[in-house]
Amino acid sequence: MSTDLLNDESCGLRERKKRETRRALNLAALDLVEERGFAAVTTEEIAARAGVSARTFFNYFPSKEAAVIGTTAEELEAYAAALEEDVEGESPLESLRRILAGMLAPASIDRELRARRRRILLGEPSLAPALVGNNIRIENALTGALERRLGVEPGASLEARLTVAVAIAAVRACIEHQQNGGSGRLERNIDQAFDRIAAGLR
Amino acid sequence: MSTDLLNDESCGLRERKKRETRRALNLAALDLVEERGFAAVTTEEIAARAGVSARTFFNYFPSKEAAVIGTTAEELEAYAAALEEDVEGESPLESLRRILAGMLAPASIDRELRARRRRILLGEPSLAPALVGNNIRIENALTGALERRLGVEPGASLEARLTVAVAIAAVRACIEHQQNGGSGRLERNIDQAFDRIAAGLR
DNA sequence: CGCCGAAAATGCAGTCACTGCAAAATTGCA
DNA sequence: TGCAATTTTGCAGTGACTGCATTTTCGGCG
Repeated sequence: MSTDLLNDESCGLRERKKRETRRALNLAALDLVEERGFAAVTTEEIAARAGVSARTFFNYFPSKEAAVIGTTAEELEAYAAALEEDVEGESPLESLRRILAGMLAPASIDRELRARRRRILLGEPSLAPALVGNNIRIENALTGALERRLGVEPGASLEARLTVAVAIAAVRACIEHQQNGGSGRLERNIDQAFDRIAAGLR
Repeated sequence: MSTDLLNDESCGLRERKKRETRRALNLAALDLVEERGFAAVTTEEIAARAGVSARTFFNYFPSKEAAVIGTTAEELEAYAAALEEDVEGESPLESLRRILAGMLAPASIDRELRARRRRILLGEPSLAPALVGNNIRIENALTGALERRLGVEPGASLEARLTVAVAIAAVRACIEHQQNGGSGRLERNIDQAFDRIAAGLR
């Protein structure tokens, strides 16, 4: 084994190709949904555009919705790791604000992809149930991370799960507010929402 | 149509029968899911047990999940009305605590049915996405009601939606905590959760 | 390089959720 | 009782999703 440093993480060509296929399927799904809308796209078409067979599609994603949403386990782990890290002078809620806002904001590298994703996903009301369903995965990952950060046993106290759930709900509420033509810019509203939560709701 | 009494409830035989059918389908779905589990039940079986054709099933519910969950528009309206009512010395969050806890607690009349529902729905992890999807409906109904209570234009301020979303998230977190074998009784945890939210999270 | 075991891709057949459409049954009302 | 509206139902079709057997591809090893 003289080859280790070739790639970032996945040395094997096999792993890299799987990642590429997964990404290709996700991008194909986004393309097609953008063109025709979620309902008018079939999994066969997504597979075809990604260059794989119809059957292979379901080796990568358990449903059409999942392919469009495309959240990977790696992303979840990354966010969890970010939350687990105890930043100086930052409360759990503040960390969550930073991390969740970062999930929405088009970031350095994937700038245009993130913005595209956000636009397409939020523009499809029929995807809303699947999106909140996907939030369960995020919530579980972040809850585990926060429990580790707080040094409590998994499921021992309500605190970690409550904080994460409320934070995610706050972001969701802001997005919903936005979609209903609500006032204010998204980032600003998220800041306000977290401020209110920190101050205590009535 | 000069209907005045008809649009109420339980007036026309037609309306009453529709309600019975809806209820029969919901109960049949609960029965079968309890017996065999959600995945092993078909919509045809539900329809058969309820005494209607397979096609008619989809005149009442848009999906198998919806039939099992069975939340009716009337229930939503009732909860919304309860929230809209301004109770002396009760903040919006306190009203939400009372109403949402009431949704879970086996109440006077439907005592055993409510408990059954809760047991079956929460015992089926595969229904979790559908359940949180259903929460969107509840959130929208309650948000509208709270906006009316506060006297603001729909969607004008973030406050109403944020409060409702956070309250629902709190209850969900407690349920999730419960299912993961967390400590404490559900009612008590919900009380604690709302207390924390009122005091401000960190 | 060529072979082998493992993993992944594919093809095929089947089940079932869900839909549109048109005919048939049922109900409310004059 | 008869008419019009509403509801039920049957039928045929689409497409998501699954299990299984087969084939292809990949990675390692002599």
